[in-house]
Amino acid sequence: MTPEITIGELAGRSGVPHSALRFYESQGLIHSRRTTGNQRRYVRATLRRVAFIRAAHHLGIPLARIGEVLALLPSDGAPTREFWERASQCWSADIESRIDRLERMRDRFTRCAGCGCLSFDGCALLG
Amino acid sequence: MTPEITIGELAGRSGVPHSALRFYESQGLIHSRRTTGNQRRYVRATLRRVAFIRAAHHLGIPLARIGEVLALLPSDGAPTREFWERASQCWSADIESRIDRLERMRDRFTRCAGCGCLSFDGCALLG
DNA sequence: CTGGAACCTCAACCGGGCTTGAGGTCAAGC
DNA sequence: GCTTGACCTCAAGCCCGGTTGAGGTTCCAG
Repeated sequence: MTPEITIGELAGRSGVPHSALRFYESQGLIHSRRTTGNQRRYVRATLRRVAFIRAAHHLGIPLARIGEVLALLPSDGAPTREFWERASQCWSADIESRIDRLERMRDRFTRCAGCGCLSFDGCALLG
Repeated sequence: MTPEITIGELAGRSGVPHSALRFYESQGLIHSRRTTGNQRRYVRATLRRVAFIRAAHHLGIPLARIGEVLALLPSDGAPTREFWERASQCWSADIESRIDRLERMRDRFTRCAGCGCLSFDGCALLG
């Protein structure tokens, strides 16, 4: 059987502070059962859920969007391989476009560095 | 002669709202003279200063850092070509590193999508 | 000279992603 | 049974880059 874990254990194993975990819960990203004494108990799958949240967040995905996709899982479910793949497809486009945007900026930046134009009409950087 | 401009004109020509301009001023990024009636008057060079601010901000540079480099200019000075070049050298490294970081993430993301691991010990995404 | 647009200040608020603190409760080891 | 540490809630605060609004003043055209 898989025993439940406390918030302290979850924090310790995931490296995410209690406060953040409670915040995630308040935002509906993770869920807990309460003991008779009103303390949180998490199923072990929550560890993977938190891992997923951190990984996605690390990629710059806002918590709200992470919550949207996590909502597609059962509340006690860990992200499966298929799930991760779908999220990946969904978000890799995001990452690509952010890379493109940065690269375009870099190019404009270096181009503009030479011209010193910075006019609101003509400068590509201001678009 | 080059007449001074009001905050309304500055807002209109730069496309930046009054409120943001006043905020920039409060943060020391731009400066104004006051009329006897306490209204702001900007030298025309401020237009370029604002352009510089927006361009740099567009690149993800925080206002505070933009302020640091603008502080090297006389308070009524527009960014010159040399100035822009120095800022460019200073910041293009920033942009490069941000691109690198994103690319590494993208790679990890696609690698991880297949494995579905997401373990705190082994998953590269969680570093 | 007057009306209305443009300007002024100051304070409060927004969203995102939390942290910190006060004040109180629960659970486990001795 | 008692102590101690882990836990609880709720509210407030922080940083960033501003926006919004109230209440008041200035400028300019007619």
